[in-house]
Amino acid sequence: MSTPERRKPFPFDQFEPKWQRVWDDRATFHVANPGEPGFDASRPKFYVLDMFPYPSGAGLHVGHPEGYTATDIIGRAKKRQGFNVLHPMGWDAFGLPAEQYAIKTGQHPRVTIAANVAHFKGQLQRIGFGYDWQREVNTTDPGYYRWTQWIFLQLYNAWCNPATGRAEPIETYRGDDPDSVRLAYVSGAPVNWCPELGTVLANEEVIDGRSEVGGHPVERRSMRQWMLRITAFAQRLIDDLGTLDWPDSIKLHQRNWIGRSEGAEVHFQVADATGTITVFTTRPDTLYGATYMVLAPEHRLVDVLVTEEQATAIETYREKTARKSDLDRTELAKEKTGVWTGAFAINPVNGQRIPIWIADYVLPGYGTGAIMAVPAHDERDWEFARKFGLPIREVVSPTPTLGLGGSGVCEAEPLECFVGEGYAIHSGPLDGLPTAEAKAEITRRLEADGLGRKTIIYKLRDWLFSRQRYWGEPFPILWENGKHRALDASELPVVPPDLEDFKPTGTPEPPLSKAKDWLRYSPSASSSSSASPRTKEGEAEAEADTHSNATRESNTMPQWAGSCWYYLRYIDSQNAGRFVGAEAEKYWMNVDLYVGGTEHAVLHLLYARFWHKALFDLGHVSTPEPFQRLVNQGLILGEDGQKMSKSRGNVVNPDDVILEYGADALRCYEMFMGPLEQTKPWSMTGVEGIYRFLARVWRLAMEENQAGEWTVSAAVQEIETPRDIAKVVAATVKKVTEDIEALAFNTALSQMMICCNALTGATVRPAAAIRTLLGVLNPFAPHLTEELWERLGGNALLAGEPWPAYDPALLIEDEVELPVQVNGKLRDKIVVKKDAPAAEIEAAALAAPNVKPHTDGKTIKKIVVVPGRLVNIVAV
RNA sequence: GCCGGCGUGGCGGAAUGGCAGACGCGAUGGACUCAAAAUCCAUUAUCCGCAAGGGUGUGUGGGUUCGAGUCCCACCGCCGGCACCA
Repeated sequence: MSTPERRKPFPFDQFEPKWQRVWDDRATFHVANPGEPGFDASRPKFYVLDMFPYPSGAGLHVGHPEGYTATDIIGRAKKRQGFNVLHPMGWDAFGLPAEQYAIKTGQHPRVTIAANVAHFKGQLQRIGFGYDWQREVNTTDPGYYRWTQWIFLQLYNAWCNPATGRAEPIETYRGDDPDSVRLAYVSGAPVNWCPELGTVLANEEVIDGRSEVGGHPVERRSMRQWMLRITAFAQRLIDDLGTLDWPDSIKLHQRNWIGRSEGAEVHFQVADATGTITVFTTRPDTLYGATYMVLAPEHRLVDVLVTEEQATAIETYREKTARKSDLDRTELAKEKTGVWTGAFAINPVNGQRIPIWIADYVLPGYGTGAIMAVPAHDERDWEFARKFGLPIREVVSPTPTLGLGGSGVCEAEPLECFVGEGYAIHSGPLDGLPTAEAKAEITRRLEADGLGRKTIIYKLRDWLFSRQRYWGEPFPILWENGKHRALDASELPVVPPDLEDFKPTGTPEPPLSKAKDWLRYSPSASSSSSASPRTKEGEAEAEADTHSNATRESNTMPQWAGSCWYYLRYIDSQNAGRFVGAEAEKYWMNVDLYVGGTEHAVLHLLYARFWHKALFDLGHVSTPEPFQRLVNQGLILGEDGQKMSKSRGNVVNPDDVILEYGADALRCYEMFMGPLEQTKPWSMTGVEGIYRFLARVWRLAMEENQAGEWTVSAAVQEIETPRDIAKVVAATVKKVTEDIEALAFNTALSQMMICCNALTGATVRPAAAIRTLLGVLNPFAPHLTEELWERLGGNALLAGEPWPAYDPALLIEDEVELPVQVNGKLRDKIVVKKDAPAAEIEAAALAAPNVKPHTDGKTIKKIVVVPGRLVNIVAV
């Protein structure tokens, strides 16, 4: 049995779809570009951007509408405040999750994505978001990824000139191996291979040795892969964070990820042989304390150095290391392991012979893959030295006096490891110098003697940019005789073959390699729509002959490729001749406000900055950074305070909320829960609270007649607003306007509740006051306010009406109530004229009935009068 | 271990160094109703008190200040991130 339909306190189910249709039909939120009809150059621009969703099969969850409602409120308010507002939406639809969903459902990703996009779009439209749908983008449209491929070509055909620190066309490179400097290049270095996902992954996609998607183990493996030279931009990516209005936590995260370290390279001569080992250290001042060296097991010199006696032990250890996953290798609190190579090096500053070890606590990918070990002043080296009985030599003293006069002779071994800064001891010419000076001095000396130099290194690695999956952008690259070359821009887009079996092969061989016909490149067939002008029939044939052995790159781009530049495509989404029109780009960039989750801190948000900088250097965009202001919405937890998940059964589906309470209630509740950036739990009774508020607003203006029809209430009259109501309304306009600017939507709503409560209490309700309240409530509850606006006689859409103004004079009281404290404790309140002199206020305060008992028999030492705030009497 | 962030009623939360607990939820009482739902009104930090009023109170302990939830120091707890980065 189904329960009878419960009567709705206001007919949101009727008017919400109605207004959504009106906004759609009239393209209310479409905004024109410069040069287009309807463009108003007199208005300032505002570009407000959401992180576009991944159209997964699960549909929207309540986390999406949180950020989306915030930007929608800003966008709607700014539009009414006289801005040209760009507020677009689109679909990030390439990549692993889409492909996995397709595999699960047994349908082609193209089909599932189309269905999911339609589903998502319907859901977003039912929430009433004011997007400019004419600018909708989908990263899997050929008309979109054509330009993703084009940008890849720009990177391929560019290098970062060390002289200028800028990306430049590869033509300006004067060396003899351009392939060694391109921003997009091929590398055979070890990569993160995830057997379960059947693809390699970027460092940013690997967390604790497992894949970010799915949490599968990741191993290291040498494979030929495409890389993007993001490291060339490391310093600028750090420096320019200073110009951005981003949360400190995200800036810090990016800074730590890039991981700049200042120090020195030091060259150690190998004893009894030729060759040097270069180490990186941030503490060159401890060089005299280096008592052994450690190479990463993978270090290429290990084979050269190892002595016959140690060869077996070394080989065994190296094999063991190779078998370890990243997970095992970085495991917590693990005991140090290592093996001596049998070889020695010479400490360049004191000539000491120090043994060379290998150990897996030295990582091949950081610094030079080799360290000088200073056990007295480094925790790891300390631990290692203790375990293997290696000498420990103290060369830094925490206090300046302790070590003074210390000779170069090694003293007794210290009792504990000291990693802090102090004063050099047992360090020859450095003795007595504070750490900072000792660093500078030893570096100067090393440089003078050609034994080393000052160096800055970064943790950031180049971006592993290829994947062995089907559902991604193909590379605009051909292979010929073992060499790669770029396709011409005129041959884009490179459309992937329509594979029946698009599953990963489970081997490093990408699925696209199964498409034999597609792989074989023939220029005439490649460029369907936009064949280059010079390609005539005969020439095409000739070329086909020339390149008969050319094959296409069969890897695809990672899911981050499309999202690296989508904010640019929105600006000019239909442009068939350029990735974004220059004039439009100049007008709309930068993004004024970008709202999204923190999960992309060192993924999308770093990658997009990198691409943008490259495009900026090459003259394709006009600003060095894409996103001026970034705000992270907080996570919404389930009603039980736990993260929402299917297994916990605490997932809230926005569709259900809309069905029962309406879109306006969903929007307002998500904003009323608490500060936007905070993590907060869902509460269904909280939704009901907001729903009741919206019903009260409805009943301010409407009443139900005998027939059960809603008509404008008789209490609503076109009269002049009484002063007390006018005051509340003015205060509400002020607070809501300011709170929207500050993204403090929860307090804006509470002020509107206060305003509504004040109007509910009035027997006669001035129509003008209600209209003003509707005006400021509109961005939050657009359907309800639009409906009431019309019922109260509005002809045009409220969405296009100017933002309400208020008379500041109304907010200035003639008389003010001041709390009176005695020794900081509240005792009474007095009412005084707004601009009463201090003496008068003091007298009134002292005379207040509840003040007297607390001052009697005491000496008044001081009276603090804070005008308009309070009075504090200090009595002892 | 390191780096962030946060600790306020039964709950979500509010508070430019100036009346702690706005607003909402929940709860209690009342009105309306045959009754219920819905709605409206009132109360709602805590202790003493019939009341007026008073004591206590923003994780703990100190400090600065006429005045501290807010600023400073130390500690405790929770959440998030990073983690052998030389």
